[in-house]
Amino acid sequence: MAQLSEQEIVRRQNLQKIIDLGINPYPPELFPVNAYAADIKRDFKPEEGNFQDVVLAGRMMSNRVMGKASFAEIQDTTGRIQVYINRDQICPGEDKTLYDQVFKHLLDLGDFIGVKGYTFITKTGEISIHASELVLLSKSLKPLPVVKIDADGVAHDEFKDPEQRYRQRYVDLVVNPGIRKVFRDRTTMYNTMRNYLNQKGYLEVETPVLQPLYGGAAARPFKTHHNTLDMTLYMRIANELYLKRLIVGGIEGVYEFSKDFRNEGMSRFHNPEFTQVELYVAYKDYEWMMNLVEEVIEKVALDIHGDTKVQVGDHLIDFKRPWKRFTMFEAIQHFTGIDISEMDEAQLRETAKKLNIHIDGKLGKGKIIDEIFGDKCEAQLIQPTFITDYPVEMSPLAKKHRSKPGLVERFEAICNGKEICNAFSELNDPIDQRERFEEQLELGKRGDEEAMMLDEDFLRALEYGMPPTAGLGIGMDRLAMIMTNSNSIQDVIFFPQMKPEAQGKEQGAGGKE
RNA sequence: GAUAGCGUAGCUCAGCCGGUAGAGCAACGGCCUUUUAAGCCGUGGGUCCUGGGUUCGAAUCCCAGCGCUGUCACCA
Repeated sequence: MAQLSEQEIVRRQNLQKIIDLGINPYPPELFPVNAYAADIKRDFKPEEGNFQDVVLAGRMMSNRVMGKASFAEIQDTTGRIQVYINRDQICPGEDKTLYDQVFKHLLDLGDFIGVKGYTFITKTGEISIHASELVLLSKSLKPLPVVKIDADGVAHDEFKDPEQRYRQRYVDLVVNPGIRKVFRDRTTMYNTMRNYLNQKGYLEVETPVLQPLYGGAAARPFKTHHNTLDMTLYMRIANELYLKRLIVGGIEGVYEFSKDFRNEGMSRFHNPEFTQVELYVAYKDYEWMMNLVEEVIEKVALDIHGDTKVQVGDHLIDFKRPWKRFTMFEAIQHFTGIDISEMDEAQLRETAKKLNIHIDGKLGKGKIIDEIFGDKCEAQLIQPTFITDYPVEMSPLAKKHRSKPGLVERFEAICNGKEICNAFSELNDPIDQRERFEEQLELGKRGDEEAMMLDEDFLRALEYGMPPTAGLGIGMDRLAMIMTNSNSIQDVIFFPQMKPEAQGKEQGAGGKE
């Protein structure tokens, strides 16, 4: 336990005095809440005489004591409301201890209190609760940062250190209630998508997180060990191969919201664990899937903002259908003026060099094209745009293009300069798939650490036959960043991955071994 | 990983042309029965991130380390 601060000692002393007065600072009974701050502030009509018998609970966030009367603010799950506490109202008899001692001296900011009373409007026009009863529901032993909002809505002494906010998200949520909206919007996004997919009749499923072979994406995995089986297991980097096995099994529309794990760098766009939704639908192709993506993401924007236009940083992004569509070669030609569609590997290398793009000697043709696109085009695409028809070398799970040799039927949606989804007509030719895996093994030998592994069981499934299928993955964290105008992935994840806290600081992560 | 900035009271920050710490809020004592960033009077609170060095003297200058943040590079 870290050294207690002066204020923490005072709170512990207050706790003891409360106990000495015969008051349980952590009472077990339910408290019969029947009203919420935001509802009262929105719906109170003095002429109707509503909210005249309310019971509220929450944290006491401010307390202005003026002798024998006080104004406190109570914060519940919906917001804050002012409570007027008059000594002789809450202490009708001779004994004024509850007001003079408990309320004025022993309660602290951050304590949970319960209030019964009626709603009224103060002289200065604020809807408030006139308390007839006041009870302590839970004592707080640590002082919260005190953030004050002035008449102009400007926050003073705002709790804004990003590290503190992420590490102690509970504090962040209490004193920066605005962030709650970010997470509510994130949940709206999930609900919208889930409802949409369910209405189409697709089945939500769960597939293994711990996998003997990882696959479905190009990434380095987390490795772990199962004791009983005495075997290495990997945490999934994608769901693709399992969901396609379900398509083989005859489930014609299947999706999963999944935590995936990639053992790679961290940045404002990358958390080691992140969430995707993956969807596979039989008898469809990537053209069809593009329409679905436009429709569902437009719906998300409408459900969150009531508008297809969303302000993201300096840009107003409009998700209204239809979105622009470019082939990858068209996009590269558009942004660089160079047509690379007919180039071989040596020419591509030369082009990359001319464009000042550093290309690792190990990279194959597909990766070089991807580098050129990533360097020269991606960041320029602000409005939602589909990029289609990728080189076969960088898409080992996608079906070869029906009319363009060397390409696959794949698209990504780019928005605000970042990929938000990836989709293709799924490769269902087991012989082609085996060859693609073998090419991946070759890339692996050349040193590509993200090359895929060959999955025999997946190939066996394909050999039984998989219907033509369209598949999709949407990065939920990235989309949440856009939909909530958040600059960092850490702002849309409640508990982003952090280094352990330094020793000597309180409650360092991994305090016991 | 590269580069810049930051680390001082519970919180937000000032002090940094070297002379061993300040403000506001919060806390504590007092006054105040419709206030609202309530107000007024008074009080306490700090290994100035850590470790070295320069100096009579370091929060301040130098070196090293740790942590965080921003930007850039790679993966969604």
